[in-house]
Amino acid sequence: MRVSRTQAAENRETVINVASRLFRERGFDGIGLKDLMKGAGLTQGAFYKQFKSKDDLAAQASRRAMESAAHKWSAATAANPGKPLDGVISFYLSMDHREEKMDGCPVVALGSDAARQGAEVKASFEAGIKEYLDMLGGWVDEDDSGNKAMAVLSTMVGAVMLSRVVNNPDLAQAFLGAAADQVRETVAI
Amino acid sequence: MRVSRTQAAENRETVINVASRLFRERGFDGIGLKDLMKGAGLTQGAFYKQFKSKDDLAAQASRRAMESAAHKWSAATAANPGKPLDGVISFYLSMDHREEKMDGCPVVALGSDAARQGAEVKASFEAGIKEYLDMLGGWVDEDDSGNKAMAVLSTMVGAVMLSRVVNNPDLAQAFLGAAADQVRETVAI
DNA sequence: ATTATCTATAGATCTATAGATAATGC
DNA sequence: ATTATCTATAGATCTATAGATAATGC
Repeated sequence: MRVSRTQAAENRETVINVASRLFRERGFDGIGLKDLMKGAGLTQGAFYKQFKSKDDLAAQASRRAMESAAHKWSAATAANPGKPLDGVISFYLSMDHREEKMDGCPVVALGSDAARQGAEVKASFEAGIKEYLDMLGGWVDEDDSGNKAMAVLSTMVGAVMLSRVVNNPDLAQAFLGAAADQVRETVAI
Repeated sequence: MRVSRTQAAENRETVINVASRLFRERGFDGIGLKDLMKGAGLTQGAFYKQFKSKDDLAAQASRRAMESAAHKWSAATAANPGKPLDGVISFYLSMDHREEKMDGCPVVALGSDAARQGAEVKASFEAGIKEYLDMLGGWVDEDDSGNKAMAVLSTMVGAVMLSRVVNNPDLAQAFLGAAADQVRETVAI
């Protein structure tokens, strides 16, 4: 039953990866440890040798989710070297992103939940948000790039959030489109 | 034990009002029917004569929360007749709002949760969001007021959301301030 | 000898229902 | 007679722990 240290470390990573997706899809309270561990091919009993508590996993999974999201941003940039922001806009402010909670931006998928969590979870989000801001700040050609980056990120996060809480797909699309226009204007100024 | 019809109707309203606050504070999954009913001065057994299910209450409470939030916007406008948006900005994009989940904007407090709920909850949010947009559209002096209103609302929602998921109060304040500047620019154009 | 994982379970909590009670409304 | 609320409970689920097992690591 016991596995090697490297296998145990791999198992831990798998649990964190699975949790980073399932939490985004169902919320921190929307999935139990039993199903989380099953998603990683393990049983619930193995959980507490790897993590201190469910809150502990929430912090680890949030960090992992934000790292994965930031990585997606830089990948989108690399695909569009001249206009880095366009690559990000085209996937972030899309209907696909609206429908893909599990792999989408953690701030949108879990922001309301994260606001009720402890400092560790928030620290994970804060670290990821700073990565977002660093990238955005580099793409804004202006002196006030820090504030512009924050405004742009707010617009993007808010638009996807709003697109998800309305039923009407046309309204959802309108939020994404209006945000894209706004962001392009802000960055190009 | 039985109460009059008007008393029963009042009780129902109280439950909805209490739920609209407690859901915002703790999330739909973060509070049980027992505690919700206790907050209204009733016991859990009385719940199912008033509501079909917890999801049903979630839809009613979401509608009530959005109505209350829209009312707050128009009250803030009335206090600042010349510049309606300034009144809204000064409370919406404030640190007080960041810290007041229970009475704050439902989109920020419950948006991530609402995205996982059924069509009834989303319909409640959609109705409230349209009220927001109607007000904002009236304050934008431009032809493209519909799109501008959506961009402004996205920025405001996103900024408060982001301000809540970071630990650092200075960063939180910076998001709110950057959003306020952005919104003022967009509306004044 | 240590330990990662397993099965099993404690104890709390959750939604929803059942049946009793006592006041309303006809 | 009807019914809004109460107490009580069913049945499921949740987090966390206990003890057994079997493989690793010294």
